[in-house]
Amino acid sequence: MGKYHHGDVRNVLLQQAENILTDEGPAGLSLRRLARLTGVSEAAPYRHFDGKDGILAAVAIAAFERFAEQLESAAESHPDHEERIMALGAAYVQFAVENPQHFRLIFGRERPPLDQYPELRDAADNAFDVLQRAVTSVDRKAEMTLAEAASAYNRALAAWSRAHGIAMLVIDGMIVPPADQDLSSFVLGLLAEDLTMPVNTDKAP
Amino acid sequence: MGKYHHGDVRNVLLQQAENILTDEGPAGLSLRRLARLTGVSEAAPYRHFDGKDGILAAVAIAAFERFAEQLESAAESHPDHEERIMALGAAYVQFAVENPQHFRLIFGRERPPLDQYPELRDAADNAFDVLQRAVTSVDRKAEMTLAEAASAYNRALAAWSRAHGIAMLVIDGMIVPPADQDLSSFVLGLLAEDLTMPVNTDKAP
DNA sequence: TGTACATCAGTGAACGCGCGTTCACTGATGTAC
DNA sequence: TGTACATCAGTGAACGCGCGTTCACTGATGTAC
Repeated sequence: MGKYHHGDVRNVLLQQAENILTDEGPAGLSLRRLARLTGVSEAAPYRHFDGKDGILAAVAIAAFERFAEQLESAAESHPDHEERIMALGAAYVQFAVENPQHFRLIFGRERPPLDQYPELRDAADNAFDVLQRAVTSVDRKAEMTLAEAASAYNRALAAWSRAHGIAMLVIDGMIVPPADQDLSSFVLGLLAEDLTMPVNTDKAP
Repeated sequence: MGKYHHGDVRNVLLQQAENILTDEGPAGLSLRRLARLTGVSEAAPYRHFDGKDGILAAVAIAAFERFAEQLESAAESHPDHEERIMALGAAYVQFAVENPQHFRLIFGRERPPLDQYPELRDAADNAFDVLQRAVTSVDRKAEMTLAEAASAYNRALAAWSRAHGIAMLVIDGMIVPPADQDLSSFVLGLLAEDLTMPVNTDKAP
């Protein structure tokens, strides 16, 4: 078992970076620690990554991809437009709750600048495209007027904001989802609340 | 002009901390830098604050107070319940946009633990109470059934989440508010979007 | 097939940095009598 | 009013830390002939 060229160092580094991220979040991810944990010299990671941001970018790209996949699959399984929006929101929040640190990395300030990592930008764009396509693409014919397109866009923003807000507040512990209900139905309920209706109405579905 | 006991060091430190926070965010706020910038020895801040977290807590408390004030005043100026919710949301986002770093400090991971700083906890609770009171207090008679109270609570959560999501996405640059519209009406539009309605409908007020 | 050589992946040591915090100290202020 | 003394707010130096990055190096691998 030669220690040189075992060929897998890059992957092991990435995997170990995932572990640190999951355990302690983006702030705990230092290059030296990563190298130490991987059992490799402190200079070794520089053979495989463009410094610290390079590793962060690689991890963030993977996170974006997983995020996009989960959104996509939620969208795919709901042909009905309205149901799809709701399912997307639920999937969005679920990803955040299951991977709070990845979610933080993706949206937080430790994320390397998009304009320095084209692949990262692509991964991010792709995830948001999934969102926007699913929200704005009405299932019927197509061909919207300009006003309709604008409205659809606003709707995508609104849906996104809601899911994002719930996700953030939940992973920050500001909102504690009720224990006697599963997360997804709690989220669906919040997403569907219509603020333009009077408050003390019985909610009929 | 004696340099000893000029009596104002605590305030100057706080003000300078505000400046650093505003310019560079919570991450840029180091004790040594703060001391240097204040023109005082590096040990001096320890006379006035309980270490780094102590200063962060003090700054966060002030931020929470200002936040609560602005929410309160938005709520006060709208007796109508629905308008009040909307105005609150707009004020919420406006605070975030005008004070992105304070907003980040308040909600981010640099905020000292609430259970170690009772005054910080109080400040936070107070801000959220303003929100919740404004959203759940229906202007008429009072006396809700349990179901109604639960519904009102969900409504507060929903309103809060939406505002928070918009705020976060805007200050992170993920959503860019249109330049030809003022921020508040943009936000109001997003808050009012009803996801349970079909997408290509003309929006009548 | 054997050999010379280029390339590649890893090493270990060191660079310089800024950080939070502590320490013994000193000078100024306030107070009791 | 004057003086002895306690307290308080600030100093300057040092502690130990972990960090990102660079450097000259070395051993292993792959390749051309």
